[in-house]
Amino acid sequence: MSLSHALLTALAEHACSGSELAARFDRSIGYFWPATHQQIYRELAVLEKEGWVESLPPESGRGRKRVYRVLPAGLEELRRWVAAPRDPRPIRDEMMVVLRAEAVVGPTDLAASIEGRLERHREKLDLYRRIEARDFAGAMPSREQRLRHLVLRTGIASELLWIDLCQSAIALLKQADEEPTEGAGGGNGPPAAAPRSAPS
Amino acid sequence: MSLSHALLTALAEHACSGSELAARFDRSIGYFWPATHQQIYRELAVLEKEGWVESLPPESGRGRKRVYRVLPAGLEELRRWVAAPRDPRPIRDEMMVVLRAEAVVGPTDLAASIEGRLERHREKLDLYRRIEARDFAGAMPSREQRLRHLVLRTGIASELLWIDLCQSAIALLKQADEEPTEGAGGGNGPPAAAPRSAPS
DNA sequence: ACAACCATGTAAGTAGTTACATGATTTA
DNA sequence: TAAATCATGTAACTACTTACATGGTTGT
Repeated sequence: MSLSHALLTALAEHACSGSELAARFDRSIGYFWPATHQQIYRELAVLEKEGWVESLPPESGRGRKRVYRVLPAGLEELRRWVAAPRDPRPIRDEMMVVLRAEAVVGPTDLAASIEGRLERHREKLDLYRRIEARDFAGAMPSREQRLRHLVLRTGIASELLWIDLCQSAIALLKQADEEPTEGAGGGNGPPAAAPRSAPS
Repeated sequence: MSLSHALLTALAEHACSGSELAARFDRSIGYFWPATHQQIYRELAVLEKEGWVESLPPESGRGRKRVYRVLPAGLEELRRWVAAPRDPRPIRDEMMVVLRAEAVVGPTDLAASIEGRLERHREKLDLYRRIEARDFAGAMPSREQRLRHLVLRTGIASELLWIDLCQSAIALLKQADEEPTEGAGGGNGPPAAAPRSAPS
């Protein structure tokens, strides 16, 4: 499970409390593995039971910051997990399903809803680029810095990919709206080519 | 929820049974929204209760194919869903977490495990390209064909992106292994640059 | 008629989301 | 000292996964 190991990583970078972890996630690892504070508190309890972290408890049992620190066993587990073989997660994106659906029930005003999503991707791209300029502007000496930069660059590339998809989709949908029936020789367009053998 | 609408889409393309849906998912929509047969059967029951599909029941209650067909209300729902506004799903990929973790606890032999993943992405890319050659080789007259091609091309671009990440990561990790300590002026490398203000 | 397989389904568990609760600290 | 906020947590729910079960069909 990734959340637990994302937490171990963050705590290894430096020890902190649950709420601080949640805040750090919101502007760092959370870009690529989001987590709410509820998840984080639950998972911290599990990590502690596993003996991977310890908490320096405050005076009372509740309402006060409880700082967590990684134990040697936790670092060991993290090292094991890093080198373990793993398969890629399949893509699972609504956009892909929506486009297929629109191909069947369209035309609709899908283009408008994609515009919104496009804007969201542009904001994310902008954010990543500002982080890149801030943290990775100069020479990149350390191994750690280079690895973190690679993660960020992949995030940037991913946003560019989705921006490209959104733009292509919008163009395609609008074009189809404007010329609902058309073709070189007129008529109502070729009849969906030859009956293919169940295309993908 | 996407699965229900992916099923509606598939059934709108043409009516079929649960097991046939599962098979079609394995070589089509399932590339971008995977689903097991258990999920599919459960969801079909829900769709039927909603009045979005109907099933032509076989003679006995069990053990025989039960063909599902979309009802007008189902098509209506699908049309509504397509145009509804939606946010992009955040990226959530273990790879990103693993690279951050390796930056903290490394060096490990992460490169070896990434090689495996790289191979998986190459296979997927190859598959998509074969599908593209098979289904989208000639002119692309129909709106439906163009939308489906766009989905596939995005899948291809996505695999290329991950292949690039895997290769960059492997190169970076190996390079760091070979020259664990080095620099223009020697020593054990610059001490992680200046203490920045908590880089991303 | 028996084995192998196919189609449908149940059950239990994991991960993540959303809504709400409570005690402590800070601020007006 | 009351209100607002912070830190920690509980509860209920949804989506997905994994393992298993059962009745029907097909092939030998």
